[in-house]
Amino acid sequence: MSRKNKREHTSDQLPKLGIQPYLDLMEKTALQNTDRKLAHLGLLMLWLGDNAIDAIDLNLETFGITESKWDVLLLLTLHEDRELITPSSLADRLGIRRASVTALLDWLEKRHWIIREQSTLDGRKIHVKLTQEGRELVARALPVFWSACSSIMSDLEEEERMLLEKILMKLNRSMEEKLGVGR
Amino acid sequence: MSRKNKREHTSDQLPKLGIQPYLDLMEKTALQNTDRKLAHLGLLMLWLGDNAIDAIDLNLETFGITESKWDVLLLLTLHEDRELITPSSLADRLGIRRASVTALLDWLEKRHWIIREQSTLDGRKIHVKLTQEGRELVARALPVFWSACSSIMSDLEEEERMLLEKILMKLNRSMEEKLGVGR
DNA sequence: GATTTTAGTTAGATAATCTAATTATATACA
DNA sequence: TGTATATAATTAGATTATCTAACTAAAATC
Repeated sequence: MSRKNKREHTSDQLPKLGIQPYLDLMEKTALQNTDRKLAHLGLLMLWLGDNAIDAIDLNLETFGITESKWDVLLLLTLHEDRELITPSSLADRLGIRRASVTALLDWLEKRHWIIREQSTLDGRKIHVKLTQEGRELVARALPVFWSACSSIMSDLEEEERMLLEKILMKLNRSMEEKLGVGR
Repeated sequence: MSRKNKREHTSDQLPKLGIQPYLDLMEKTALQNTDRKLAHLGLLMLWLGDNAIDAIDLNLETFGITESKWDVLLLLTLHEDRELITPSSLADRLGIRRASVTALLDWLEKRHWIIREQSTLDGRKIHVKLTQEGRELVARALPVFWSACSSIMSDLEEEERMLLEKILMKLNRSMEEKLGVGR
């Protein structure tokens, strides 16, 4: 009767450990000058980020698009009528190579959500634009996207939200500086 | 002299918009019942999560491994000597298919960081274990991993840390429930 | 006008995932 | 005891998202 682990002969599921074993491991293996509290927070942030991305992906799936494609569509939407959008500028902003953008655009163009137009001023450049169909897709996806964003964060008390907002904005700023990226 | 946008003829970089245009777009396109404040937080969390993952990946690169492989190695480390680890149980815990685990394990085995041993009790099952070399790799990577985790979160005041810890743990719990996953 | 730079694409590779089919073993049932 | 079913792992073949290196065309430099 002293058996705690019923699973032993019935299934090989790994038990959920929770965070404690991670913290124990950290205690044993982190450098002396690593701040444990901060590392703990960073680990949580990593997990949470993973989960947040999964949750959003799940919602975008409904529209047959992935996060990468959504990023492109969002950039096109936000910069539409403001500046000329080229594959290079997308690559730059997305932090990926031009060749990778070519692949994304091929995919989006095949589905008639974007078009490429050669620049008349500079024959090397391509203007990337949303089509009407593309605009409609974005219009359908946006409400779902926002609601998915908000559902990640539900369950927070009013006070927690205010604090979190301040902290997240600060973190985001410092992280962008470190990585040299930005939105 | 009234030109504000010097870029116009010199480069096609997309300007960094910051968060405001996103919030404006949200105002126009979110459903009525979507809580704007929460969606704003969710968006920040998404960005931050992306950046956090990039930062960690950058550090793991030094060791020639990616996040997926690191996840496997960490699970093997934490469950070593506690329970039998099979490809199935890894798939289950990682939230991916058994076939995907086979591919990850093939890669790790080729580099002699893990071995596969057939179970004597149940011929269908495989025990996955770290090799000595694998354990050494993990031992080298762990200090870097923790310090990367902590560096994501540096710049926070003492008070902010305490608040954030509480909030992140709560969010993580509720998110895991929603997605039905866990560590 | 020749050289260099820039923009975009192509070709070919790797990584991480998937589904469906296959193989071997174990379990259930009749 | 056999046959049918279920489970574990792998294989085969595909897709997506990346990359680097090489290439083409156009523009800029000198």
